[in-house]
Amino acid sequence: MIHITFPDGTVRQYPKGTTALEIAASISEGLARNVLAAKVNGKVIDATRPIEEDATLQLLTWKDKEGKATFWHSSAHLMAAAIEQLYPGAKFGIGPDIENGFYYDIDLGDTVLSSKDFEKIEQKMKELAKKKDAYVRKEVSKADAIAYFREKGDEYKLELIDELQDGEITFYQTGDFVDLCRGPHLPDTSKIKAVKLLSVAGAYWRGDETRKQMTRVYGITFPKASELKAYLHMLEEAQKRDHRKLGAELELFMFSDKVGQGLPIWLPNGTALRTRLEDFLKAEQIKRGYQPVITPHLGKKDLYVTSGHYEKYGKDSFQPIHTPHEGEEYLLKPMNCPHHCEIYRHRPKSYKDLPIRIAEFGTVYRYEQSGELHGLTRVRGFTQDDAHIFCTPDQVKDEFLNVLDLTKYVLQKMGFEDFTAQISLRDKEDRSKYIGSEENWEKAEQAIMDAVKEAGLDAVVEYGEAAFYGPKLDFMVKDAIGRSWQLGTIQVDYNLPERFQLEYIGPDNQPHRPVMIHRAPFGSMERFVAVLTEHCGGHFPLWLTPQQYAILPISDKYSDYAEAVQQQLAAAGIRGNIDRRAETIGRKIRDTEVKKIPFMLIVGEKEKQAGTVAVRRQGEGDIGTMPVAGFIDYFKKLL
RNA sequence: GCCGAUGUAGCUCAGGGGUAGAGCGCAUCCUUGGUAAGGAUGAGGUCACGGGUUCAAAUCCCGUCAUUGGCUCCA
Repeated sequence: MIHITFPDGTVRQYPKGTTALEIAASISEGLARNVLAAKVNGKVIDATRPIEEDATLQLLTWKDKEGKATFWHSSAHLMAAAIEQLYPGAKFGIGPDIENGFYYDIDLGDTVLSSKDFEKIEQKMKELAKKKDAYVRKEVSKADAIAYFREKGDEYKLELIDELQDGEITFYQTGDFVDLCRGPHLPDTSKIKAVKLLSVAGAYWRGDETRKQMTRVYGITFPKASELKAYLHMLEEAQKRDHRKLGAELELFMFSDKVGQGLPIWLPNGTALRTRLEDFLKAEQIKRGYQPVITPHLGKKDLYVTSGHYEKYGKDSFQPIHTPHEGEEYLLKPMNCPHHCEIYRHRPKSYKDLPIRIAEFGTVYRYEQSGELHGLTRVRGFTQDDAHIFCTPDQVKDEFLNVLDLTKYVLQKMGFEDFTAQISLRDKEDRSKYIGSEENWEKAEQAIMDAVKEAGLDAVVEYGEAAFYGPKLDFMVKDAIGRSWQLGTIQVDYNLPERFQLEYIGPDNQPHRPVMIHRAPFGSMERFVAVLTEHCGGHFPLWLTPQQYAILPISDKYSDYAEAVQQQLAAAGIRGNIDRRAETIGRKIRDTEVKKIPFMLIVGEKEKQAGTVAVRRQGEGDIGTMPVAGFIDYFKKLL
C-alpha cells in the first residue's frame, strides 16, 4: 500500500500502482469524469499513470491552469491526427498549448491551408474525439524513435529526437496517430467536446527565419459547448473594444501614409484625453517630489555612444541626421535617460541632494520593423511618462515603495482593479552577464522584494529575466474582459551612472556612484490610451472623457438657453458642447449615444421656462428633469 | 524584415475583361420636432501606386506601398 496526501492534508491508502484516475473514482464518479491530469509530487503526469510510491496528489481539472494546459496540448494532438487523415503526408513540427488554446506547426508540402478548410478539420476532430481513443504513453528507445519517424519521413521530429537523450523519449498514440511527446495528456479524447480553429499563420521552423516556413494552425477547445460559446463571445467583445476601431470612431487618433507608418497623430478628442492623463500624473508626481524637465528630441551621436544606445539602436534604427556642418551627426532620441543623466551632471551633487527625481513626458523614436506596428500599442514615435530617480543604494527600497504606491494609485484611478507584478531578478547561477557590484545587486533585489511585500502586491519572481544593467519590476493589469497587459515598469540601472560617470559626494567627503531608477507608470501614453480604451470599451471615466455632456436643444429656438446652460456648466468646470444641427431630437440623441458622451441635456420650452435640463445618461436613458444647479451637484458626486 | 490575407466614394462594404454600385456621412432646400436614424435634391471615385498581357484592365499577371493576422522584438 502507498500513502497519498491530498492538497487539504488528508492522507489515504491505496494499493501500489493505483492511478490518479482510479483514486478520483474512489472519491466520486463525477470527479473521475472531470479529472484531466494529475500533479504527483509537484509534477504533472497523465492521470492514467500508475503511482508507485507515497506521494502528494492534486487532481487537475478544467479549473486548474495545468488542467487546461493538458487539455489543450491533447487537443493539439487531436488536431494533428485530424490533419494527418485529411492531408496524408503532412509533417509535424511542434504543437504546444498556449495561453488561450493551442497551435501546431505543420509542413503540408505544396498544400495551402486557409480558414475555409477549418470546418472540415473541426468536423474530423469531433469525429475522432467521439471515438474515445485513449492517449497511450509509450517509452521508446532513441533508435526506435528515429526509425519510426525516418520511416514516416518527418525530418522535423527527427531533428527534435536528435536533441533528446536516449531513455527519456516517449511517444503518445491516439487512434492511428503517433507523436513524439513528453506529455502529459488526457485520459482519452472524449473530453474534448467543443472545437474551434481560430487562424492560420506562417511560422518559421524553430523561429528561425533562415529555415523553412511552416503552417501554424491555431485552435481552442473546451469540455463544454457553452464554454466555447462564451469564449467566442469574449473574442467578439474584444473586437468591439479594439482601440483601433474605437480610436477611429471616437476620433481619438489617426495615421497618415504621408506622415509615415507607426507615427500616430492625436486628434482633438484624443489630445483632450491624453492631456488630461498627463496633467493628472504630473500633478501627482509633483506632490511626490518629482521635478519636471523638458529635453530636446535629438541628441548628438556621441551622447548615445556614451550611453551605449548607439550600439543597440544605431544601426537598426532611424539613421543619424547629418547637418550641413561636416561630420556632425544627430540621432532622434530612443530614450530619455541620456539627457537626464546630463541634467544630473549639471552641477556637483551632495548625498544631501538625493534622491533626485527627474520627470519628463518624453517623446522617443524607435524604428520598429513594419510587421511589428500595431495601432497605438506598437509605434515608432511615442511618449513615455518617464522619470529617473537618482539615489543612494540605501534609498532604493523607499523609492521603490514610492513608485509602487504611485503606480497603484494611478492605475486604480483609471478603473483598473486587478493587477500583479512580475519581478525580474538575476539568473541564480550565472552572474557573469550582469554589471554592477554583487553587494548593490543583492541590496536592490532585496529592496524590491521587500517593497513589493510592504505594498501588499501580488508578484511572481522570475530568475534570469533581469536586464544586464539591473533588476526590474513590471506591472501587469487585467482588463475588463480578462486580458493581461504589461503597463508600468520600474527598473534599477547600474549601467548609465557608470557610463556617464555620475557621482555624489558622501558624508565621508568621497565621491560615490548613485543608483538610477527608470520608471513609467503608464509605460507610454500611446500604449496606455490603447489599453484604457479597450478596458473601458470607449466609456472613459467621467473625469477623463473628452466631452462630458452634449446639450441637445429641441429646436434652434432654444439655442440661447442652451448657451446659458453651457456657461453655467463651464463655470463649474464641466465640459461639453451644444448640438445645434437642425435635426430631430431623436436623431441628436442617437448620434450622441453612438459617440459615447456620458450625459445628454435636452432643453426645450419646458426647460427654458423652468430653468432646468432634462438629463439622459448614455446607455441608460432618461433620468429625469432637474435644475441646472441640481445637475451640477449630481454630476460632481459622480467624479 | 519574412509568410498569409486585404486595398473600390470621407466611412462600412457589394460588384467585376466592355464608360462604377449601395447604405451611412457630406452639401443645398423643406421641415422646428420631446428621448436611439424626418423628407427631397445633389456633389463625391485614375477602383492603392507602377509595369505587363489584351482590340479593351478596376477586374488577369508581376512588382511596389500601405493595412491586417502571424513569426522574431519591446513601452
